[in-house]
Amino acid sequence: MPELPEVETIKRGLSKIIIEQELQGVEVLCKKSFPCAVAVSGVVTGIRRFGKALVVDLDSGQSLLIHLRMTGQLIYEPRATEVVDIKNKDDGRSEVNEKTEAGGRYAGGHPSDNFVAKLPNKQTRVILHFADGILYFNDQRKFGFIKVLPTTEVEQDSFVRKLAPEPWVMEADEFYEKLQKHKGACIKAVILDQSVVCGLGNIYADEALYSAGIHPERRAGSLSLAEATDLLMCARAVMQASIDSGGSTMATYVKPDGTKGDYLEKFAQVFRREGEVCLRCGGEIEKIRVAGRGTHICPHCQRLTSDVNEASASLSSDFKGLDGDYGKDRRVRD
DNA sequence: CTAGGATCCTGTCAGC
DNA sequence: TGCTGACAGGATCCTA
Repeated sequence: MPELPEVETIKRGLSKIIIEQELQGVEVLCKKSFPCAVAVSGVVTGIRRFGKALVVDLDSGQSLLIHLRMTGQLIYEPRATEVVDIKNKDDGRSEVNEKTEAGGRYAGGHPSDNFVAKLPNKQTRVILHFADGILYFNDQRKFGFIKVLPTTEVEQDSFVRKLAPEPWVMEADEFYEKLQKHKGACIKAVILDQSVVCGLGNIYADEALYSAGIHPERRAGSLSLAEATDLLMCARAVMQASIDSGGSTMATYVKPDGTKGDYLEKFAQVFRREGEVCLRCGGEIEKIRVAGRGTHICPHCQRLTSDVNEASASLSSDFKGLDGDYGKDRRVRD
């Protein structure tokens, strides 16, 4: 869910749809989800991403800072009239359908039936009315929010300010040094800290640690520079693979045959695979609790000792083959 | 200062 | 079937 790859996917999808559209009004159904009592309007000039948060900039000088947290979703529905009109084009193709997915809707975030359900519904917290369509902010647990800020103050926001560089931008030396600052904490807790490295959530933390062959309960300070470097590269690889596959958007949630799918099944090696077979060694994936979070490991490939065993070494080289551009400084953020 | 637990909120699922 | 408790992919606040 709303981890960095999903948010990046939403950014790319929504950019094609709402940039240059006018935001005409906002309906707030849950005040907690939209705590700023100010009028907001204007034409969308751009969408930026800061870690897992999205910023929608308006030509009025206002910006919407959107964080989906655990269960947030953004679902865009074009106005019905527009779909009908455009479908009457000569070639019979819908311009909206070219820009969006599955019948004109574009949805991303926490995968659920809301992607295809009638909207608004009881999980709809905020409705953003655009000139050509409606953007629904749905959020089951109300942890997410949309804040209104002056565009000039976005980077001063307390959340944005604390964010560390993303794995693509961070140098291995810097990452290693940051681990030393939290040397007594579990490595998993440390890489989930957005002020250490930005963008990893529970899924990609588990996947990156597995692909690097590092046990999540290892103390951060016990990792060698080589291990820290490998972990950083694995984090890049699993997140890039997810971005390339579209994260948790409606396209991945609703399969071509119409059945619903879990986007995790496309790439997860350990996450939510407890009891299943490790794709690397054939052992059994286990679920444990680390830093208060459900954590998935292969106890054979991820040892608590700092020995670099053959299993972990060959494991990460497999992932290098998967992506193959570790060395590039691929920035997701513009 | 650090590390880890509690917490916000709603829904789902397993177990009884 | 209905109840209860555990748990859920984030981030922050509080406590030791």
